[in-house]
Amino acid sequence: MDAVARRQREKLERRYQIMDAAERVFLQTGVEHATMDHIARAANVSKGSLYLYFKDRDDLYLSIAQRAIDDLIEREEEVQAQMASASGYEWLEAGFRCYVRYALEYQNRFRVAMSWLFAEEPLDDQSTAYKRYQLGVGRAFQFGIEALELGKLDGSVRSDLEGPQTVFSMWGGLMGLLLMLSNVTEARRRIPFEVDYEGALEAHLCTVLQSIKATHQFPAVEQSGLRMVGVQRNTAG
Amino acid sequence: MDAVARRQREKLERRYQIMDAAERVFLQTGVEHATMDHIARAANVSKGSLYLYFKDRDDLYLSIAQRAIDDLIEREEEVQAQMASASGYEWLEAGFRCYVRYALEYQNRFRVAMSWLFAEEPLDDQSTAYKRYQLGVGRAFQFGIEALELGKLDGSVRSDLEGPQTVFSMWGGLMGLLLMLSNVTEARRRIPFEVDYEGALEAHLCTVLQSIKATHQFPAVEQSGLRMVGVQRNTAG
Amino acid sequence: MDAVARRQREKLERRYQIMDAAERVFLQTGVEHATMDHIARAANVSKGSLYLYFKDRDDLYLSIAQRAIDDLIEREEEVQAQMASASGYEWLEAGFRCYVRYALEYQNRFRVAMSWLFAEEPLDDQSTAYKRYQLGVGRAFQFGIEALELGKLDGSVRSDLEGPQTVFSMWGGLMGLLLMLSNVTEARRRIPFEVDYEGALEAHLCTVLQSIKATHQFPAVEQSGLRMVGVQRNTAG
Amino acid sequence: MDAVARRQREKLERRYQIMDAAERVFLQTGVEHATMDHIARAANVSKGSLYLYFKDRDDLYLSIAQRAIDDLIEREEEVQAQMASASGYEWLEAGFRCYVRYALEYQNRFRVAMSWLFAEEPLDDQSTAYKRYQLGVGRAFQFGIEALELGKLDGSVRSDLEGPQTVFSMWGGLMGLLLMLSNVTEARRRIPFEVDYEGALEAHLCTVLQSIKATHQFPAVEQSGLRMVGVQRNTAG
DNA sequence: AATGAATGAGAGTTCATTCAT
DNA sequence: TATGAATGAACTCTCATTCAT
Repeated sequence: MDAVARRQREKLERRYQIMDAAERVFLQTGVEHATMDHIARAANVSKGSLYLYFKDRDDLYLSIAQRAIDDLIEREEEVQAQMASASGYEWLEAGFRCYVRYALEYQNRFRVAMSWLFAEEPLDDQSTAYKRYQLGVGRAFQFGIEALELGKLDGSVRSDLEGPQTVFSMWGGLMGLLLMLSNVTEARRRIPFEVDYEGALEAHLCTVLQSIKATHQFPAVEQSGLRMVGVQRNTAG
Repeated sequence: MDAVARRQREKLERRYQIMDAAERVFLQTGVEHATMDHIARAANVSKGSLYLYFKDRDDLYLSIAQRAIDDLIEREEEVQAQMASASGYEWLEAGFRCYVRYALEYQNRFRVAMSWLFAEEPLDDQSTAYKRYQLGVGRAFQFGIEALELGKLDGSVRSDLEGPQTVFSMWGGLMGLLLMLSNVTEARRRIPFEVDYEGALEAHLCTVLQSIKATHQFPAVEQSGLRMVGVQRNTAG
Repeated sequence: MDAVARRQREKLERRYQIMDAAERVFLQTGVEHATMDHIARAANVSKGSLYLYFKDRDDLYLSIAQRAIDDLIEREEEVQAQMASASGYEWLEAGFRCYVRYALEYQNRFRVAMSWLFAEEPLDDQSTAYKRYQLGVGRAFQFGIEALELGKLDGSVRSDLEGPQTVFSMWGGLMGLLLMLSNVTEARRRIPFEVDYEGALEAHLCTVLQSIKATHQFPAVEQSGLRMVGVQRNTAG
Repeated sequence: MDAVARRQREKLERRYQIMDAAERVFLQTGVEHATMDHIARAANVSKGSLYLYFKDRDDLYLSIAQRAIDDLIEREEEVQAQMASASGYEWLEAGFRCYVRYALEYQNRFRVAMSWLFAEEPLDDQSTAYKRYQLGVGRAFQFGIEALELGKLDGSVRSDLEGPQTVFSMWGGLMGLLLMLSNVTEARRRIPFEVDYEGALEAHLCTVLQSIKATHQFPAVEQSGLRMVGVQRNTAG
């Protein structure tokens, strides 16, 4: 059965080879403008072979997003493993810094994974690939929520914070800057000032982390200024 | 000459009618997947007519982004006009709240205007449409920077902050949450928790604003945790 | 009824104005690439107005070809009128020289009128415009044939020549050089030698004219060299 | 490696199959009116396949023109090879007769190759396809010029003739009749007489050839009749 | 009579996907 | 298993023609 095992491994390697190439191409040319031809050439395989390893273009795309999340989760687990005796806040900080590091290290897959923000890929909700993807996202969030709850118990995090809500808020706050940092070229073309992008991110991260510390005097949310416009539905048709 | 004037007005109205429809379609289907056919149908005009009002697809897209910025600037100017005797901090807060309100009110054009974060539209830098667009962006930023500088003078804003850098950091921090709020449908499909999106945004905004107030005890930026990965170049090829 | 007459005249003038512009545009951009928009703009009328004076694009095109022939015939008649006492040969030479002069003076309409050689305009045979056009062509040929027959009678032209055949042969021989002279720009782009185009035409014309003079010792047509390939039918489908 | 070789051959064959079909279509409908759809259908391939073999429409067109010239040159070389001990005049006559035979045998490609006379295809001068084409034209002319010069040396051709000028004049003189013979259908629709087209061509050819023989008493070019109108520039724009 | 905005069929071209080899 | 030639639907854009004003 050794031959079979090797076969399997080679197949998987080839799969990754294609995904790596696709990731690169997706970013060089944009997810939309990347053609299967480009990807095949970048992966040094024939166009037809792509369809041996992936059902179709969407499957390839989702597989990449999926892998991004899997890798992230793996990293987060490593971090968790090393923080056995740390406080909840420390866990949370370590978790977010791990996330930031990951996003900057794998800009490609990060942006590809987040491109849904613009809804440019009307994917099939029912596909198994999509479901696996959703599961991964949930898992990643869970890390943060658990750390936060822990922090509330051990007194390192403000007790008035609600788990999912707070983690989402922090994560969402990072998102904008991470996107810019993962696409600095375009950002520079638009923003007509010299900006230290990394510095801005770090400053932001510190502010956000500081604001959840138990010691922090959080400002009362005054509804005064923001007359929130009811979030419009994004109905099509 | 009344007839001529009316012609002019009708022409402009039609232009806006098309832009409104295109904005909708760009969002429903994604900028990339929006076809001229879709847009024409949504605008209740023939495909050919689109080309009477816009040179080509890019021109249409840029015109929308441009209008978004123009409208924003107009609003910001209105806000400024009403804040004559206010402190720099108050100006800044008003400015950002104005921005947030705008982004939520015109979700479509906001997301269309920000879709460059994925660089999926390799636009022609040299086109006049693009140049006008860039000017608008610079102008919008200027509002924030001026308010911040004023606040440093009048003592309402921390004096250690650098103008462009800080405004960028705040704006970038908002971006992620604004994008999610302007695409709640997709966000809900992915984030497996009940989240109060508006509340998260408001909380985030308060945190960020608080952090620049003169009274605020800003945490020293410790480089300890974040071993920043050198921002990779985003070279296409 | 003076007003009616003036109206008529103005209408005709406008018609010519459009035809002149169209002739120019047809040549600048090629008959095929000339758009009704171009023509309208060149004629300083609205696009809609073109259709007040011409049924459609084909009608405009044929009207130009028709006018070319009418003008040519007029000129030929003038020439004839001045040659009352001349020999048939002299008539013929004068006629051909008149034709050459005309082709070079009005390069535009000449080329437009001859563009059928490439069958690029699948015109409607049954249209009245087309029938008028055919009549004109016949008339123009007639001049040459009559002169030749006269020459045969008065001894100035070789008596062994057959009318239509000879005139066609002479005319066809001129055609190639006339086309090149009426499109020197393109000819220069292709023919990689310095050529005196006008000189070539004149030399050719002299040769051809010389060859029909009664004194000329015409070479016997030897079929030796030319194994004529049966002229293939130009069947479509 | 036999499979690879066969692939290559089949690919080339398919390329020719398309070119043959395109030649037919270009002529049936005119170069301008021939659509890629027509051509694909005529070649029994899909529209998309055309673009596997030709970069774009221009490339297809130029490839056909190029092949026409290549084939012609090949024939001319064969003729030359058989005329080792012949006089310059004989060479020249053989060359021209070869050209005529070729034009009549491949009416389609001949007319396609000459359609530039109406400049309806504003081709890209810089493309390599175009450059190859120009080289071919130069080569074809060279044959005639060399034969003429040889004839001047060996006494079979009039010594007062200038090479390029004379060859151009002869070639241009043939062009008109060749065009008519390669489009007899259209010619018959316009010329209202029974004409023996082949006979006219042969007669013309003999006249022209006779006129360059050393023995020929060439008529002095009298400028009397032809007041040449300055060749107008064919400026576009 | 004159306009020019509006139309929509159809052009050239691209590209995800299939399939014979 | 791997290939890449072939497909055809879908794209952006053009333009002859119509028609309300």
